[in-house]
Amino acid sequence: MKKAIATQSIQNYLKHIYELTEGGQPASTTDIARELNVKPASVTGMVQKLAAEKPALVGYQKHQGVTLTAAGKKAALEVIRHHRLLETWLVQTLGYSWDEVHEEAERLEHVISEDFESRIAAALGNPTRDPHGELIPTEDLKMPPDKSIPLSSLRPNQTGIIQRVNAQNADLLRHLDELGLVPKVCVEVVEYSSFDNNLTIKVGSKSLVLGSNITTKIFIKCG
Amino acid sequence: MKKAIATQSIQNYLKHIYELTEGGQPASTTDIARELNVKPASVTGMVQKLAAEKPALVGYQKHQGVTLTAAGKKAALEVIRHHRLLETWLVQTLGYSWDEVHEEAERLEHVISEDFESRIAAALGNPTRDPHGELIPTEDLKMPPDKSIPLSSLRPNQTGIIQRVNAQNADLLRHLDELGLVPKVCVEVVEYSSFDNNLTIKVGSKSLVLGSNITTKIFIKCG
DNA sequence: AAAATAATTTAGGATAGACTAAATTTTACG
DNA sequence: CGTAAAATTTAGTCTATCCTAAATTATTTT
Ligand SMILES: [Mn+2]
Ligand SMILES: [Mn+2]
Ligand SMILES: [Mn+2]
Ligand SMILES: [Mn+2]
Repeated sequence: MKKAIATQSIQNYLKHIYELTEGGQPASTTDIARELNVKPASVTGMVQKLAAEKPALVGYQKHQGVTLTAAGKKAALEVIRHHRLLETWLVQTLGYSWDEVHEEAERLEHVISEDFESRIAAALGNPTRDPHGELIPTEDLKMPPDKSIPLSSLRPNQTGIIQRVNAQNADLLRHLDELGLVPKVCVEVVEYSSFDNNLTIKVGSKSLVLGSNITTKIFIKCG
Repeated sequence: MKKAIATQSIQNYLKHIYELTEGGQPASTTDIARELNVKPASVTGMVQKLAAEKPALVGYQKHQGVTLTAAGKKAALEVIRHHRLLETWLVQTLGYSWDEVHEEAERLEHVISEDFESRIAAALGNPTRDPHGELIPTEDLKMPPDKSIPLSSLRPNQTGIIQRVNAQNADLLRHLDELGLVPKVCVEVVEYSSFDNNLTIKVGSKSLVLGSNITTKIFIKCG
């Protein structure tokens, strides 16, 4: 058992690099900077430090972007597991709504113990998804596979159910909640406009027109 | 409403200064240093900074020790309220034992929101004491009065019930738990030794001999 | 009241993390 | 392919917090 001394700042870097590299491509300095609300220059400095750690937490070549090493990925999944378990638990035991949990979990994720983590996981029945439908990394820090695809990629007549909503913005989340666009809900695409990428969908008895700012954040499991 | 930018370090200073000054006397630089596991020189620097804040968080005169201002006391009670509510809640909802909660609460106390605070307070039914029997500051940040006195100040034939145990050391707390020395338990002093300040007490059917390291940490409400 | 002891302060560094401005490298495209 | 734009890196600062060693001030004892 290794005891890593990842600071909160490092944990945040790793978490965001994980998310930026999920698609396979390395993360650019600029992208990381935007995610973390710091300047690109700061990212370069930190990334060079992470690459110099033993074991290295990121792979880094000048101008080639950043990837996670196995050690970095594990550390990232640890933080993500904390975050998503915390969100789930805030909703289920303290009555938070899905738009209120992100901020709180963002601070708590860095300070809870492994003991706390396993106690809430057990108390919740080892959930596999958080309140937004996002997958919770397993106890042994593997991310389960997810086959959902963005709503924006569906075309008229395609149907599916909402698997997850990849958003943290509270206003957006409240808006989606009001529209009934939450996990497990069935949707059917009835119209697509190639000009603005708007989709018209049917949810229950309602018909909604959604822009791509929304449709790229809703992920669908097709039946 | 003022938004203070108290860092975790500052919050810890204020919390410990609060505890050191509860008796009315100012806290010495050395005492604060011992409590916080930093060097006296570091305390001087921080204390001068806290005294220079607007509004000042501490009163400070060279060689005269440190006191809390109204603003500093409020900030300290805020942290203490967080700590004790968290401990209570860890015990009651996650099955922690009283010797396991301190460390966890120590980290969480600095990062929970006011919203989180009031949610757990409500969920617990606005408790007035934590698992160690310590008073929880009220929502408006007043510390309720407590009339308990240390067990060490009792003499043979005096009786009372344990009100609170002022200790964080996990080993000691486990030991006390095994001896049945927990809040609400009745005790009777049967013997006092002026040589070593040992007290012999009766708890239920058992007789125990306790040194002053223990008896000064157990506080009794006399009947 | 002086000397011994204890408490306190100052000065000078260290580390972590972020910033700005300037320099450099890569990529994009006319 | 050569320049303009974009991305990246470097260099030099800054703030917060802690440290050690040395100097100073207060308190306690004789
Ligand atoms: Mn964990
Ligand atoms: Mn989530
Ligand atoms: Mn509070
Ligand atoms: Mn307590």
